Amino acid sequence: MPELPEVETVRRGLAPTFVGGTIASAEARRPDLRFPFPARFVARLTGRRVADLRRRAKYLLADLDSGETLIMHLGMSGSFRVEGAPVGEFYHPRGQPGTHDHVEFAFASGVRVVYNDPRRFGFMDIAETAKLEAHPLFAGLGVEPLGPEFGPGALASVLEGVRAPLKAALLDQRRIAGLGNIYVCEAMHAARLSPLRAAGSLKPAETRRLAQEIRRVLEAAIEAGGSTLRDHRQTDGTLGYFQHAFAVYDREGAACGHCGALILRAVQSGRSTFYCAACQK
DNA sequence: CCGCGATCCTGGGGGC
DNA sequence: TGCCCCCAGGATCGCG
Repeated sequence: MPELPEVETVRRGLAPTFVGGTIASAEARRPDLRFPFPARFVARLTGRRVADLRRRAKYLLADLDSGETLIMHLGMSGSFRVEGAPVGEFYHPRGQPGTHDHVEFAFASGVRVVYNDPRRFGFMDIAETAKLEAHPLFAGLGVEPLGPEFGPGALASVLEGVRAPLKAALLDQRRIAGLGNIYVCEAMHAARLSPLRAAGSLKPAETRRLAQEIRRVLEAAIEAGGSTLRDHRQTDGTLGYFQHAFAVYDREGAACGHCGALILRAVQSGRSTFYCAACQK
């Protein structure tokens, strides 16, 4: 579920609690999510002050004052919610843990942050902050599409010579990191490029268009609080609303807003691709 | 290098 | 109501 815009939305929602906050206690209610929690997970978090909350691709990174970083990935169905934000002297009462509330952080401020993940494709890890870039999760990650280094040149270089379909290349986190099924479909439609095209066949003008539309679509989605299909919530529980702005995703059979032809659904690498065959060339 | 299918999970929706 | 099958925003792995 969460692609870059959803993760960024979550980061912004958590930042006021995390940044500068101290984790008074932490609880993992099961031994694993997708992977086992790292050794001494709770002990390494307890009492730590959070210096910064960053995002890299679809990962959230909480830098701790211990020199370590808490790495969090939401998988397909992970979400965070913030509870008990202090209002004057009154803190919201602590409720019973809900179904799939797997992790909880209690901050010294009295605010609690709960991680919920029905499918448990998400995971958490802790690693040395200074060595994060060498961590196996990050070593092979591609360019950050909202970063300063991303543009037509960077896009051209990661697509050059690639015979795989454009759709597959854009989903490959080793080339561009952070795009998922929704925003790849939306960006290709906005750039009028067929998902079936060989990735390496784009002409310079097409690469420029695609780079521009990737950035534009992601920024618009962040502005809208992400897309809520089922699970995604902002940390205060409100829904994202970028799904109302989808041009093609999950709109099979509807009319293309650009040319009026019917939007098609195809399957590529086992995943749905939504596109307009009439105007995406 | 490449595409594909299976895999890790739970839950929602549609068809019957 | 209920059951069964298919599908889902991610990501990795092994296969041919």
